[in-house]
Formats: sequence, structure tokens, C-alpha cells
Amino acid sequence: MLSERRLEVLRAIVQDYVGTEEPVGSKALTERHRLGVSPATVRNDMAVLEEEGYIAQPHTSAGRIPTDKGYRLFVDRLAGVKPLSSPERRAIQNFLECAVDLDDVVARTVRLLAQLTRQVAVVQYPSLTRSTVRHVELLALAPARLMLVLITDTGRVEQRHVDCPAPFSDTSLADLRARLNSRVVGRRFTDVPQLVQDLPESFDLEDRATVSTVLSTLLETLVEDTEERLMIGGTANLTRFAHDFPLTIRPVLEALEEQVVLLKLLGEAKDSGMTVRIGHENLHEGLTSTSVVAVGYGSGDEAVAKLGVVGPTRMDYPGTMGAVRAVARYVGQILAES
Amino acid sequence: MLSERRLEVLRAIVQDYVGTEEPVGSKALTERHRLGVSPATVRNDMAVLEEEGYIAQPHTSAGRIPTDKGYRLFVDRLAGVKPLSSPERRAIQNFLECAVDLDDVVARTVRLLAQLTRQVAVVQYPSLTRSTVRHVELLALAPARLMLVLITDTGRVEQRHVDCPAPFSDTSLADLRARLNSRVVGRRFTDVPQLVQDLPESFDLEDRATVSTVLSTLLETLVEDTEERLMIGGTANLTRFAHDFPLTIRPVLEALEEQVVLLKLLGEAKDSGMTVRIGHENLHEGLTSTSVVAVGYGSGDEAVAKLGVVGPTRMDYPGTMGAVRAVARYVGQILAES
DNA sequence: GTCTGGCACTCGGCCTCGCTGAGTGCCAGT
DNA sequence: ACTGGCACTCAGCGAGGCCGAGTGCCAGAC
Repeated sequence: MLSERRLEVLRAIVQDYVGTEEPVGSKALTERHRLGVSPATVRNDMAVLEEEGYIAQPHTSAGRIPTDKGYRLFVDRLAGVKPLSSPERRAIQNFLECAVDLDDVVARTVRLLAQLTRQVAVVQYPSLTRSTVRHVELLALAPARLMLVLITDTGRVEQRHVDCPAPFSDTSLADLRARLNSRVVGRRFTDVPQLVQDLPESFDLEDRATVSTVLSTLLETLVEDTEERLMIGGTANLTRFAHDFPLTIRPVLEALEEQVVLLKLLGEAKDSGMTVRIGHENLHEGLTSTSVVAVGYGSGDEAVAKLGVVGPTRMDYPGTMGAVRAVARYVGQILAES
Repeated sequence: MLSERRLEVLRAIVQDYVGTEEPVGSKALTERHRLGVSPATVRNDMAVLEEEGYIAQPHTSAGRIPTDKGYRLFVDRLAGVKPLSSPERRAIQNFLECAVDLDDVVARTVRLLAQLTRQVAVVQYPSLTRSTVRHVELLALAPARLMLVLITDTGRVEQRHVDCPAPFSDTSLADLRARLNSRVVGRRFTDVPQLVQDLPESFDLEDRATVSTVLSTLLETLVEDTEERLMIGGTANLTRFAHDFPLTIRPVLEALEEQVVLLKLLGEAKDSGMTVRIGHENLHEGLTSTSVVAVGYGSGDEAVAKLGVVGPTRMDYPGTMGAVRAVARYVGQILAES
């Protein structure tokens, strides 16, 4: 077990390193923090911390930097979440309130997060599977070709083309639209398959095949993993650390371009509460020198999707966590209003 | 006027520099190209080319590199457009055909362009002002709150909330929806204002205010410049040149994050035919060391939007132009089919 | 005139060397 | 258990020197 003072030393190292971006030595530590002991004592403590794997030396005769394990301890036991100032809060709210539609909300959220944290922001669109149906629209593009439009309570719109096995009259179309909506509007997407299961049977024989086709397209839309969308921004912030991980910026950018990777990353985050994954805790190898701070957001108490930031392991955890949490809260509010 | 051989020398310099990423000297040139003259002669030609501003020396005692003006001449008079191989064409087609909706088409196009050109790809969504209306949907969210959904022939979907001055009955809503659609479906967006101008008058007095509100929201949607959307990808490719412009990658990434900047960039491109803007020809200062290759694409003969790539001035212009042109063509096809 | 071979000159890149200073580990003393 | 002192290590930096690619110019050849 580490003594109180040693934890204090670790905290000081993390804070200084995050601030200065340079390995921190025993002398500098005692000067900048009121630890009440001499550099020699701090050196002994550092030796212990290094022994335990919380800090490391980049080279002999250099100061110490925290390891992933060190950051982990810092986040878990030493750091709080730094709340935002009220002007900041107000700015967030104002900025998000101007959004005209869901795309705009997400785009603004990304910008906001990127600016506040000065890191790369990732925002997932509300998940279909956790939303409810607001409306299903069917449009005839051609006699045997339909367009299916799906609108959720969170404002997401999905569209698919449907090639019908047989032409479909306008009245049948109106009929299907009406019956479909009456069954599914206001219901959760996960319940839709059950709700529409017996719908084809209630139609004339000639239309039944088409109705089935439409329904299966609808169900596919809900199942596909393409339905999970996200937006990223603030990649320019990566260059702030370029001189630190010059070789590493490449794989990071590459990982960020892979939606699949990011979705998995967010997926790994807990559904409620904030998740922080530090360095090698991230499975994807391009991201082993980054940390991810993610949190769910939603219009109600339940999360409909997640958002977060990706930055270097050497990040201001309390500040970042504060910003992420605040933004998630406000986005939830905005979604609830719309 | 430059002699034929001097142009040939310029072409050789551009090609070698693009290939090797290093300043090219007279000796290397004669070895790698059958110019039929000695290095000394090439040196004289180079001196002239430098005099005229087509090439420059990074330092005394280094080889020459093309200037923006040199690339310009190369693109205008010396380079053709390199067509893609047929396997490449087939791959493009297959990849784009799998797209399920417009977002997917755009996303796939971005990936494709980025991969083919190994550069940053930018794809604009079909412009509303150049599309026609496929359908307008009105949904009641609450008695005095509507949702307006706009669907274009190119598959774009825009949505807006409308707060009505007075509650609006379901029958009035259905009425408005029907009349609105009968007037605007199939028409160009630019004509919509005229087409709906007198619509409020034909409604009962009590509904007139609401109808006006809906219409003005509709018109606003068409006017706002937020309606121009785009998607970018392949930013990781920037790092390939990091060692060339290490300081410059930052402003480039920043510029790419500004949708406004990119839209302006694409907007500057000619409506028909390919546009190449080289280095300082780009007005935005973050992009003065990059070149932009852009072209319009559309479902018919008319362009509905633009797409292109952003890369270092030292890029493979013939190859890039070929890829951009081919992708634009196939995207146009896909859009026409859907 | 135009091209070529030869020659002197320049200068960025790279390698080496030695210094400096921050930082460490250890030990003896309080 | 903490502190001051001391010897040691080593990354970073600047100075100095070499090398070679590349140039410009000139006199001679076609």
C-alpha cells in the first residue's frame, strides 16, 4: 500500500507532467508543490512508485513520467471531475440551442467538445435500437419501387429504397402506410418486428408479397450496423502533440477514420457513468498511446448514444471529464426538447 | 516562349519530383529521361526555367523543384488525365452500388476517393437549390408543433421543427400536406417560393397564420447556407507528407475542419469540367501549400454538387485528375439510378 | 548558334567530439 | 525517518570538419 505522501507525489507528477509536457524531477516537484519534504525524500518515494510501476524514466538521468497505471490510479483515486464555469455552461447551452436539426445538433456538439477539451471529439448519433418510432413514410418512386423513410423521436431519419415484386396501387400504399404507422408510432424500435409480424396477412393476396418486402427492408434497416453513425471533429488538435508522438499521429488518424473502430471504442464504454480508458487499456493498437473519455447521453434518464473525446494519455483528466459530462447533459436536454 | 525541350525538361522535373519527393538535379534528369542532351545543356535550360519562375532552388547547391507556376504549366499544357484501369473502374462501381442511402453513397465516395488518390477527399452533398422536390411531409409532434420533412430527388432529407401560432387540426394538416405536395413535387427547389406564394390565401382564416409559418420555415430551409453539407475523409493521408511540411499540416487540418472554407473552395471550382487550384491560387492561407482538384457531379448532365481532393502541390496530377473524374462519373450514375 | 566536357565553387546534411546541466542513487549524519 | 552531500549518467546542444550533389561559367567542338 502506498502511503498518503507517495500518492501526493504521484498526483504532483501527473499534474506537472500534464502541464509542462516534460519529465518531472524531484527538485522541480518540491519547488512547485508544498510537499514539506526535501528532494531526497521525494527521490526515495519516486523510486518506490517506479518499482510499483506507476511512473517511469524515459532515460536514465531524466525525470519521471506517469505510466498508464499511474494515470489510472490518478483518475480513480486522486482526481475529481472539474466542473465548468458558469459562463462556459451558458455558452454551451446557447450554442446548442441554435441547432436546427439532428445533424446540426451533432455537428455543433462535436465542435463544442473539440473546442472545450482541445482534443478530438467523437459523437455518436442516437442509436435506432434505443429510440422510438415517430413516423414511417412510404413514397412511390415508380410503380414497383418505393422509398421507405423512417423518422425517430430523436430526429434521426433513415431512408431505403424498396424494389417491389409487383406494382402497388396508391390506395394500397396509403393503406399500408396508415396501418404501419398506427402499429409502430410511439413504440420502441426493438419492439417493431413483433408488432408488424402479422401485417402481411391482413392484406389482399396480390399485395402481400410487396408488403412483406417492405417490412423486411424496414427490419433490415434496424438490424444493420450501418445504422450506427457518428461524427468526429477536432483532429487538428492532434497536431498539438505532434512533437510528442510524431510517429504515433498517423495510426491515430487512421483509427479515427475507421467508424467501426470508433463505434467499438464507444461501445466498450459503460452505459451509465463516465468511462475512461487509458493507453493500453484501449484494445485497438493505433490508440494505445491515447486515452478515451466517454459517456452516454440521452433525452431521458436512459442513454440513447455515447459521446467522448480522444486525446493523448497525458491529458487534463479532471477538466476533460468535466467538459464531456457537461456537454452530454446539455445535448440530452436539447434532444428532449425537440 | 519556351522551347519544346525546355518544356520537356520541366515535365521531367515535375515527374521526378513527384516521384522522389526530392529536389532534382541536372545529372539525375539526364539519367532517368531520354532527353538526348547532356547535363550541362539541361543546366542551361534549368537556369532559363528558373529565370521565368517555373522552378526554384530550395538552397544553393540543391536540385530544382517546381514552383506553383511550374505546376500550373504542367497541368495546363504538359499533363494529360490518366484514365483508371478497368479493374479499378469495376471496383469503384461495385463499391458504390452497395450504398443503401444517400449518406452511404457520400460516405463510400469519400472513402473511395481517399483510397484511390491517397489524399484527403471532400464530397459535397447534392445541393438543395439544384435538386427537385420528391416529397414534403408534415408531422404533428404536438397540437401546435409540427415537423417538416423535405425529401429531394437526390435522396437528401432535411427536417425542421415548426412552432405554430395556433393549434392545427389533423384534417387541416392533411389538407396542407396534399396541396403543398401537389404544387411542388417534381419541381426545382428554386421555383418553390413562387409556387407556394399564394397558398395561405386558399386556407381558412384561422389556419392561415400557421400555413404561412410552415411555408416560411420551408423557404428558410432552402436559403440557409447550412443546407450545403459535405463530408471529408482520408485525413490520415496528410501524414504521408508530414516530413515535408511538418509545420504546415496543422493549418491544413484546421482548414479542413471548417466546412465554410471547404464549401468556398469547392464553390470556386468551375461548374463543368475539372478545376485544379495549385498552391497560392487557393485563397485560404492554410491551404497555400496544397492543391485542390475538384469537379462537379450530377445525376444528369447538370452538376448537383462537387467533389474533389486536397493534397500537397507535389501530387500526381494526371492520376489524381483521372481518379476524381472517374469517381464523379460513377457517383452521378448511382444517383441517377436511385 | 548550340551543345558539351571540364573545373572551381557552394553549401546542406551528417558525423564526431566534448561540454553542460538536470537528474539520479547511495550513504552517512542528524 | 528524513536530509545534505557526492559521484555518476546521459540527453541535448553547439562547434568543427568532411563529403558529395549540384551549380555556374567558360572554352572548345559540331
